[in-house]
Amino acid sequence: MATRKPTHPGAILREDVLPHLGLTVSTFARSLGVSRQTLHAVLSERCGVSAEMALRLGASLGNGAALWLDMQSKYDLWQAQAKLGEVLRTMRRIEPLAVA
Amino acid sequence: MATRKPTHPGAILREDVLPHLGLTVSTFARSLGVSRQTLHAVLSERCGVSAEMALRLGASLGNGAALWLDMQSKYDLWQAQAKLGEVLRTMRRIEPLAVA
DNA sequence: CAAACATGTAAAGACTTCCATTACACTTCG
DNA sequence: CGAAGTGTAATGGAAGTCTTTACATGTTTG
Repeated sequence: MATRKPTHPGAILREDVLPHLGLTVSTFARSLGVSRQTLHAVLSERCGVSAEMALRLGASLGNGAALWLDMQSKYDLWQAQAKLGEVLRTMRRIEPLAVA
Repeated sequence: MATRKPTHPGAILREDVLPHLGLTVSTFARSLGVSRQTLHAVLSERCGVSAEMALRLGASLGNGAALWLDMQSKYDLWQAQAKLGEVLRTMRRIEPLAVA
């Protein structure tokens, strides 16, 4: 609820993964089977990690696709919450049907 | 890995949530603040649950947005895996740098 | 130096997804 | 009958993911 802004998956790739693996953007893009620009868009946080991209990352890095897509989901939720803002706070909770 | 096709979030809403709460599609749509057709698209599994929609569902049903978005993510991953298919199986794993 | 390679960016176009609005046909219920 | 709900379709807008082509810059190396 009061969590801070989640990290974009691209930041992890850019700051941790690529340096530690000694990979260039170009070679990594080739390895993933996407264009250099597409990967760059993720690294620069201009695009999110799609389901397909998550699968490619998981297959290439060997740590599972869900990890990357879940990071993206948390990021998206945070962004959407900031956008909806008051709308959400105004929404009324639907009452469960009285059981008895 | 060998899991079966995940359930679309719309199916849960359609088959469990709406009946148990005694809600009509129209009133639920009003409660969520979206059009009747937009909700219907989710219920009929023609649209996925977006981050915004997940927030609306969570706020309205009181069970958290992540639940719905995670369901959608699993569904999307499964679909994407079916689509990429051979591409993924052909991808080579990137070797971690030798530490020593 | 010159060639090769990597980078950051931009623009254009294809394609898809999510959403609203309008509209029509059908059913159900008071 | 009239009101309300449902399923469906069409149209249009906004946004996101991706490819290609392209240009300027920087770095490495033969």
